[in-house]
Amino acid sequence: MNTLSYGLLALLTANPLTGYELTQGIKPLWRAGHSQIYPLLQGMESKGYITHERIEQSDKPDKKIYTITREGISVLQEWVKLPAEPAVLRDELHFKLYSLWLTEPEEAKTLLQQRAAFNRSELDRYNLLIKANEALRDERGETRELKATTFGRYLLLQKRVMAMKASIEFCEWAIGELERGSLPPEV
Amino acid sequence: MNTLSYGLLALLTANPLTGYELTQGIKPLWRAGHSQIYPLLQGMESKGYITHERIEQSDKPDKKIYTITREGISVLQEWVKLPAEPAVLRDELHFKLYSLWLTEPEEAKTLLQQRAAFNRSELDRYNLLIKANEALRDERGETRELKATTFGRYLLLQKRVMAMKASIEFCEWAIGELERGSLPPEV
DNA sequence: TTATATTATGTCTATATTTACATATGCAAC
DNA sequence: GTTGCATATGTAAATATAGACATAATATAA
Repeated sequence: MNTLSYGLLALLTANPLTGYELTQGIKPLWRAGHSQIYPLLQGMESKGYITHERIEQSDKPDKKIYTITREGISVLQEWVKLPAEPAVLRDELHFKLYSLWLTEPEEAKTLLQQRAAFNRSELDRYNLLIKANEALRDERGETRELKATTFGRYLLLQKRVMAMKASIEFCEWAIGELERGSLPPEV
Repeated sequence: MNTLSYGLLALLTANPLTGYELTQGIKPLWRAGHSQIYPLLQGMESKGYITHERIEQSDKPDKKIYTITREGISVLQEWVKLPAEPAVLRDELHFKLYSLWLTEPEEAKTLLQQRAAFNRSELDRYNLLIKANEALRDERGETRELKATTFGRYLLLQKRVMAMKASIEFCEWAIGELERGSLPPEV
């Protein structure tokens, strides 16, 4: 059971999902491709943490809907209590900023503008997800569980939004530093 | 040549360093252990991007000081121009927040407080690095290159500082949400 | 006096991640 | 009509990362 496995269990506590839906749904939380996810689902099923039901479809390929078991919930519950490991961030931009003096200031500006544009599109995506989450809560948020899951999602999405805003702010600030000529003009 | 290799080259453009110093110095930029770094240095030397000089020491183990070659600088220069791939963030806390409803609110609060404490210590470390960088610039910042490298470092460290501040802000906000009881009291 | 930390370089194994390969249906655009 | 996209599930191979094993000097703390 690696971190991603617990993450899949976490998604399945809200509602049963297919491997395909898990691959899509995990995107705001963790980076993982379907080739990682399908084998982990098989492994967790053999451990008894999840079960699946095969749904035959005529128009689209058949699918497997995975449901978390009581045992799966209990192992997740134990894991959630454990302190969270420090986040791992791997960003090429760190190295590119560090090597700034090797580039023309215009190139550096372009790098930062590209990153800012990407972050803005991510921010839009997260804002859409927050709206969808609110709609879900308002529509069928009668039960305590659903209120609680939409609250967890709300916290997580706000975390991503705040991180994206900070990253955009950094890009804009750094572009300003470059333009204001913190470096002597001949560089 | 993977991303980490280019990162090592980036560090070596500022001044020659040993594998050990690279292992320490890369920490604010990328997560990597020495077992990753030593083989990459050997590989880059065989490609002609770096060279080393062995320094014998009687009190401490001998060391190898690596210097970037003209060819190494030019491959790095080409790489820096390329657009930066999106950052990869892997944070267990995402899954733990998503699973919040499985935990007691007190446990959730503890998770967030632990993360905030860790981030504050990281913030302190970065502030020290910024001061050291400023001291370096003021002491022997006569050359254009040194000014430019300290500027690159300055941008990078500010990026980390802004990200840490945003993360601390999130933790404090989320703890507040938990305390303010956005969830019905019986949860 | 023994244990631990720092400096210093390396290998090996296990695990995690990425990318490509593989197959299949239906729908829309061109 | 065929190219590409969304749905859907899988495997295989290559690469990256983490953790353990290995050695060795000196200094410091318990």
